[in-house]
Amino acid sequence: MIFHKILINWYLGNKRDLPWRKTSDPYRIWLSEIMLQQTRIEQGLPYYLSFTTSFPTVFDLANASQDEVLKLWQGLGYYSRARNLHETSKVVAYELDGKFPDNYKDLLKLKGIGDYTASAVASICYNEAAPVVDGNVYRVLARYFDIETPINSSAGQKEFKALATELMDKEDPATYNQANMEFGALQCKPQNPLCESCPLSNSCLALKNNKIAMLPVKLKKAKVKKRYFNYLVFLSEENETILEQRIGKGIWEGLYQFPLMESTSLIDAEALLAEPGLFPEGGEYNLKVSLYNDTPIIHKLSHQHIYTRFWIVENAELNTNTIPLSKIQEYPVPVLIANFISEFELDEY
DNA sequence: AAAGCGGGGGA
DNA sequence: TCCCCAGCTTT
Repeated sequence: MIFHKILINWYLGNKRDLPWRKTSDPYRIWLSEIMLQQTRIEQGLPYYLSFTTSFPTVFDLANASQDEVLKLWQGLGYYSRARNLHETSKVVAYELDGKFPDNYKDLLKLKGIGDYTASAVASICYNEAAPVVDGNVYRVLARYFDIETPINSSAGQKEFKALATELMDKEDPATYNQANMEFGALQCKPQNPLCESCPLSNSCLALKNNKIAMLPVKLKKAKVKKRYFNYLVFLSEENETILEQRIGKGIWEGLYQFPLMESTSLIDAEALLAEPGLFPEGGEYNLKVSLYNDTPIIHKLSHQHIYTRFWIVENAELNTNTIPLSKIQEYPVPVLIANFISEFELDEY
């Protein structure tokens, strides 16, 4: 039997029941594909449900504010996805009359849509013969054909894309693409793949050559960087604090946080107070600065570890960016900040 | 070609 | 710990 026939046959008998598999609405397919980039289905699913509830159509999403979109995205990570999602929703709603492009080439022009997502939407919604090559497909093909080309090299991307194009079922691209991914996720798993029950085991070259655990090959990534964050949690007598929006190119762009002083190592209160511009000048302020957590909270991300200490600043007279403490939950914040807010006991101050 | 970007789950 | 997850954008 042909490769794609086996995959599709397996898929029809093993696929999970997922909400985006009950529709071919390009808005919902696009939404699901963006959310699932570098994200496990179990993690993305609740976000998909809340987004489709809050924003049933692309117009609802386009008419929302960025803060609303980021708040709903909070915790899912890679926030540029949310910003691009919002921007693209406006293009589709206002410039394209609410209609998504109906082909790979035009989908690719939209912000946040790359090769994978354009192929996924084009094939699933419009049955275009565009092969998807995600992490699952890389693994399935690398193993089945015993290919050692690193999947995250440009040569590898080209090679696997070409191979996927050859293998695709041109009659049913939508089912083939999803079958390939689902097969990688459930059967040809990264660890402990289910080779004993695999419908492709007879012809799998990695299994034959005893190289299942070695494939796919991936170039190793840069080392994790350490950073030191000092957050200033201002508390005024009017029960207000300060939140600032992160601007610029770095991590958490667009999200809110307490005023931040980043240092090159752990610092004490003396060094913090000596920092120019951090606190109001003049002696009329009777500031009380206390360290909330002596042991830094280590917020671990893929590419950096953030050693974080929170400083409580009482008796502050606040001028800019002040918000009532009661409204703090309304702002989109990094998980690091959200965790602090939920455990912080205001009563002690 | 390489780096930057989140957070969570599994081994 | 390390690796991976329905990747994309910028440098």
